[in-house]
Amino acid sequence: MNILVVEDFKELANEVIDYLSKNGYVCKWANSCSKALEEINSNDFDVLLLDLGLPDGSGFDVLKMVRKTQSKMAVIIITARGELDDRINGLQLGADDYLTKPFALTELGARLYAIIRRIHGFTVNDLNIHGFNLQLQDYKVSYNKIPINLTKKEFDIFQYLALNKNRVITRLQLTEHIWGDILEVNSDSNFIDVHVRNLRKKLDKHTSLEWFETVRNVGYRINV
Amino acid sequence: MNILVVEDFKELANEVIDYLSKNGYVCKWANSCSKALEEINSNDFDVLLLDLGLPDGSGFDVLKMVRKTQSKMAVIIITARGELDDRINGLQLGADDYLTKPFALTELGARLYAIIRRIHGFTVNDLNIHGFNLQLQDYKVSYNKIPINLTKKEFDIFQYLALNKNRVITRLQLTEHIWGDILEVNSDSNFIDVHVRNLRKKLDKHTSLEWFETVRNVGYRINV
DNA sequence: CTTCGACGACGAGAATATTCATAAATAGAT
DNA sequence: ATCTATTTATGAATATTCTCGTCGTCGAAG
Repeated sequence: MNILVVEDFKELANEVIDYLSKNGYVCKWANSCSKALEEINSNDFDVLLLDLGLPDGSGFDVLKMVRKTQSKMAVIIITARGELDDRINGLQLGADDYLTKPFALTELGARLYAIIRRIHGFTVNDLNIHGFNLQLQDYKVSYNKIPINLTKKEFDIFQYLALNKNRVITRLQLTEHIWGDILEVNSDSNFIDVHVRNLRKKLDKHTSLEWFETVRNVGYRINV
Repeated sequence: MNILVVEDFKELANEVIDYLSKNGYVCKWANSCSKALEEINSNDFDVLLLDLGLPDGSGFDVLKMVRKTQSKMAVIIITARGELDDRINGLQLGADDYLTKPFALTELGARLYAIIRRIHGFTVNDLNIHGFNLQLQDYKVSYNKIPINLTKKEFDIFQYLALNKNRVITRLQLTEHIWGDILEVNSDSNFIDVHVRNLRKKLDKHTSLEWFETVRNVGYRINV
């Protein structure tokens, strides 16, 4: 699930992106209208998180543009209290929801979940890639209905690489995302490699894995 | 390290408390001036996180009262942008720092860390309880200089109970705090009990553990 | 084309975490 | 005081995670 976060206040953006990433969303950041439009034109996002007060104009301009072209993208408007006046009340401009600052991250999470479910139907929690089916909610994987027994770490790695398909994911990114607090983990260790190895060994039984690349000096990538 | 969070906006308070708890702070919440003063009079806090716009008055009244009596308590003021006018600029009223909403939780964490270090000197990362010394930063425990080999989970449990000494901590609290996402964990399991048991077995070798109570139907508590 | 060094793959084993079955302890009811 | 139901403690088995040593492979330099 890809999300574009349009917000000029960097700390807030970081906080939001960090939270969403940890919940399995793949995020990009834009800090202005122009950057946002640029991103939207070059990538496919499922959700747009849109702050209204941007340095080079109102987020509404972005929203209008989006609604002209990409109708399936969900838009959540973020606004300071009071900034949302009557004129635009009722979400007539085509936003799916809105949040007033300051908001709790869990609140954002709940809105997102609801919207995604509304748009994509009830089962968004499945991830299908190269014949494998990942049920994100209960950590189950199968290939052609044949269940595969992955450990939690193996599942986490598979899920994260799959969510970020076609992008190289570094070992550091995996560590930060899956293990969280980076300080607890010994960095000059090959535990990621070992988990990847074990994951591959299990997947390999079912099909060829040439799409599961090792990118030397960088990390791992799942191509689709 | 005990913190009182004075903030009437419940979602924000929850978010902050959740974050701080996960970083080893022990938090209480007050949503009004009167509740805050009540808490301050009955408990000892190291830091006061104080929102200014409260339903029954300004947080400044709380601050003034605090400065009359409890001079060693650190105070961080939380305020909406613009709410902090010139009259009170420069922290003349005795606050140690302030943050404007919206703020990033990591920013709050950094300020807290700095303030606590300023007040308590450089080494706040040791916890001493009943003869045991916990070095929080590198997961080491010792009793009379004799090192004790605890696993990470055992250390986490010991630390959390010690930080919350004299309070009963439920299994759910331990699960949420140490394992994080509660959904991943099978709740009808006794894994907490097992970790507690193993922890006790290791501590027990060095001294009597009558202060490490099991509170039937509730959880565990370390008395001091 | 060969050599060298760095990086990743791999196997095996140690350490840790979790599950499970059963025993002991506790509190309430009889 | 005894019984009973529920909660916690315990030992042991199982599963998972992480560490370590070694080997293979890739790519750059000669």
